[in-house]
Amino acid sequence: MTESKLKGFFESFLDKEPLFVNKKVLLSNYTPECISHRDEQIDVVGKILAPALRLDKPSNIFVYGKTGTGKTLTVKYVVDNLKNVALERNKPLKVIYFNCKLKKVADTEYRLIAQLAREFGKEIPATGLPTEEVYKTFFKILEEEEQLLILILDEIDQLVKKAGDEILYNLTRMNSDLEKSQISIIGISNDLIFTDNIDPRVKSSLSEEELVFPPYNAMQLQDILKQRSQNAFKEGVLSGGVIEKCAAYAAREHGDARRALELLRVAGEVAERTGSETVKIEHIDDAEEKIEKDRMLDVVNTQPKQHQSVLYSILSIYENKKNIVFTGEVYDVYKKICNKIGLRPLTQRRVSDIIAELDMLGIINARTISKGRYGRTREIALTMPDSNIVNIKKILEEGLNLS
DNA sequence: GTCAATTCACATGAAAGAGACCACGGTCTAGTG
DNA sequence: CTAGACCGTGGTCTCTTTCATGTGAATTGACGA
Repeated sequence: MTESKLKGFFESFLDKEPLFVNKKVLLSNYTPECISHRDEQIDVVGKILAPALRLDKPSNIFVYGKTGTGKTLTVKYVVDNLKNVALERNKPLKVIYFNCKLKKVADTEYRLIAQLAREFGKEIPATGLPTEEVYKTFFKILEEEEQLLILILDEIDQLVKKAGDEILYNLTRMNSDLEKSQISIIGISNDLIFTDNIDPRVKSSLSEEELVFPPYNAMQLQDILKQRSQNAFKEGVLSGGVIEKCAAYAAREHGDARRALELLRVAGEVAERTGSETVKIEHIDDAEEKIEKDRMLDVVNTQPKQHQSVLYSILSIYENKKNIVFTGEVYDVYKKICNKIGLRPLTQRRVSDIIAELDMLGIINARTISKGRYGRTREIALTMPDSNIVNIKKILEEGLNLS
């Protein structure tokens, strides 16, 4: 693009009326002032937590529900209100929210407790201390003054998967040792069968109250989208059927409101970029494709070298074969690639795990099958369109210095 | 033809090691009075 | 004498390796009809 052309582009960009009024409303971390279709859940959570205002320990709550069903939103909403009242009445109520999925924050026992202590203003080194020591520090802080702590552990299943259920046991057990303070835990999980695998003692104490968030249906999603889009878009920008289609798409994927909102937002961005005056239905299809592609590229880019090499091997084989790929083949090619780029090859055991991890990330589609007499292996298929494969391969080649 | 045993090519688990990062306490060293 | 540099020990955490065990159906081969 030449300079004058670029200038013209910027100018016409400015002249053009933006479609958005406030894009933030459509972001997933935005908290609306009223939450639709979750009255019942808000009510229940509120009732359970209310004793906190009298400094009685509320029951621990366990909240289940698929992604994008408003679990986090609802809990945060209730707790925020609770906190405000507590503040007005001068009650020593402390709320801490952790997302256990975020790396380096709360995904191990040590880090969780250390982070907790930090929330109270105590400096804890990232590593180097025995976990026991950090527990003691935390304990001491709590005993300094009378208070009630509500600990919200989002994506608690991730925490337990990585660090075991001992943390939860320790935390719930702490209550009996604490004299001045009490801890109440709200666990949020989108894995419905998660509690089946944890220690029954932990389970019973953690899920004193259980709450299930059903997925939104298409009508409810429409409501939510309508409500948010009123604040996000200019009036009359959305052409008919757009909201319905977004809702339908998201409803198909187990009623994920987050996804519906993202879809709407990206569709708006696409429309804006193409210079359209309104957001049309076609833009949603483009948006869906774009979201998927961006996510994929982002994930691929942030993978470590070893993972990238394995993925590259898979893609290479797939390109030649245009068919299902097996673990053994991948490992052979992978070893060659490692040689080529001077990477120490990992054992097959590890590569097997890496393939499983790539599958978890949704980049590839792997399932274990038995070929009878010819052994048992993972059958790897690719779900992305061919154009994406080429793209990703290119990125990998750059990342791995393959020419 | 039927049925159980065999066999393959990995999958899956558990445990332990390597190496990076870090805190803490003790010892050494250089600068100061 | 003392502050700061430097070391050794012991801790966490992530990524791997090693060793061991599991697995599911095609194949094989014995058996009976």
